[in-house]
Amino acid sequence: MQKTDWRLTNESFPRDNRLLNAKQYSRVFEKANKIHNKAFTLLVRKNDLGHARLGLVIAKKNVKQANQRNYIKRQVREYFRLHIQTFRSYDLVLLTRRDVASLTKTDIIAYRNKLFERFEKQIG
RNA sequence: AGGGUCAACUGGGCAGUCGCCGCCUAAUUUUUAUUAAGCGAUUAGUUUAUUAAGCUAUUCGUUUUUUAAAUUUUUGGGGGGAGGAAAGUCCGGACUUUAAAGAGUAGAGUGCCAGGUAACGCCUGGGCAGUGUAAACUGACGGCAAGUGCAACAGAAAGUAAACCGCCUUUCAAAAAAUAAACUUCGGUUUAGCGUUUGAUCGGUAAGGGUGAAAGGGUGCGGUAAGAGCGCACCGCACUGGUGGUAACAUUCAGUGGCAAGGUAAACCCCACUCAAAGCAAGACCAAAUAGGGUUCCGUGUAGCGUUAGUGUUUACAUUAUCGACUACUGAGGUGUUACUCGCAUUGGAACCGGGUAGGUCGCUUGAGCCAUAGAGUGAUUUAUGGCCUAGACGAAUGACUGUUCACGACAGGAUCCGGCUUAUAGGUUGACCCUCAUU
Repeated sequence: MQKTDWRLTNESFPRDNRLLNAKQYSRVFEKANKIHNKAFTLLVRKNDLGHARLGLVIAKKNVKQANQRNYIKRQVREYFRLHIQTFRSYDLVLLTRRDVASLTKTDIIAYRNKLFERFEKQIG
């Protein structure tokens, strides 16, 4: 109990809160609710761990420069880290769409926020 | 002062809060092994008061404890954490596995010379050619005098050169005037030619015109029917020798040659030299579950099948015994069904060995390393001494927010590691050199 308490009150992002291998990813892909956006697609599936986990799929095809891919990863992780208590017991996988490459940095942040706000509304 | 060339460096800073990835350290937790002790159970022996209890030994489980280890958990502290191109993946190496005595062919690459280097297609110095007033920059820069091929259009001709126009000669025809000779009525007439002009024609001719990116040295004089390196002078070119240079190459040195051979090898090709292939998803190690392979051991019974031995007849059968987890059934035993019993369901079991999937560990950062000083060298580079350790992730870490400051921040993110090349790049700093202007 102490562990979960600590996780709710803290803003850290340890390895437990990430999807780490292909099995974990494919579990989400198998059966997930989808939330679309111009920039991103969010796949959501409940888990029974008691905490949320985040996975990122940023295709080289859509975002060609490694620099850009890193930027998107960091921005998404940052939002997840700061709002981790609201996501409860869900596995999230965020995919990028083709249009991301043409967006500016401020646009990317805006789309990111919209997407997660819609998800938060859904789960209440 | 302005403009330029080359080279080197830098690639926002500071503070706070939250967060990520290794390392060191202190504690904490877990696991494993180990030491000792307690409790419970099993088996054996033994004693007594014998349906029981005690003692000794053995094996197993469990709790506490000692020590040690660990790729365990969590927390505190300390310290570190992308680039000049990390990029493109275009060369060259190290390393790994496979192959491999050596040689040749094919194929690929390189291509002025010398040096540097682990190596290179890189770098340095030099030569030659081109560009620029210059500093400098650019160059696949061996061979077309081995062979084969290619070249639009134009042009007569595009290659052991070639005759369209033009120029000249021969021959033929025509023309008119002049000239010469003969005759003459002195007006002329006739005849003639290696003369002139025009046309045709046999030839000569590369001076001139015209075509083209390119047409077989240039200028002048001589020469000739006209011309022509046909001859000569000067310039240029080629070759031989000398001289300088390690060499490429140079040569205001000497001689020889009239001068012959166009371009294209990033066309085939020839010559010289170099090259085994695949890549860290290389590769090495540990290794769960499930299925499957091998070896050994273990059985309640029946039947089949086979092994071995005996007997009978006979040369293949019968019969008796024996062994066998090879096959079928059975289910003693095992497993499951909450503890026990029954029942039910299900099934051969155990140990070891080898391969090996998921997963994990290593490879993985101490290296042709960096810095300083001194020596060698024009330089690339190298030698010596001293000092330093500077990312190591693996669904993949350097970020976010706030404040402040300035010149307001470009291109852009490691993935085995080095040496290069190429490409992208806001701005800033430094040095050397060149040109122009001004001043002295």
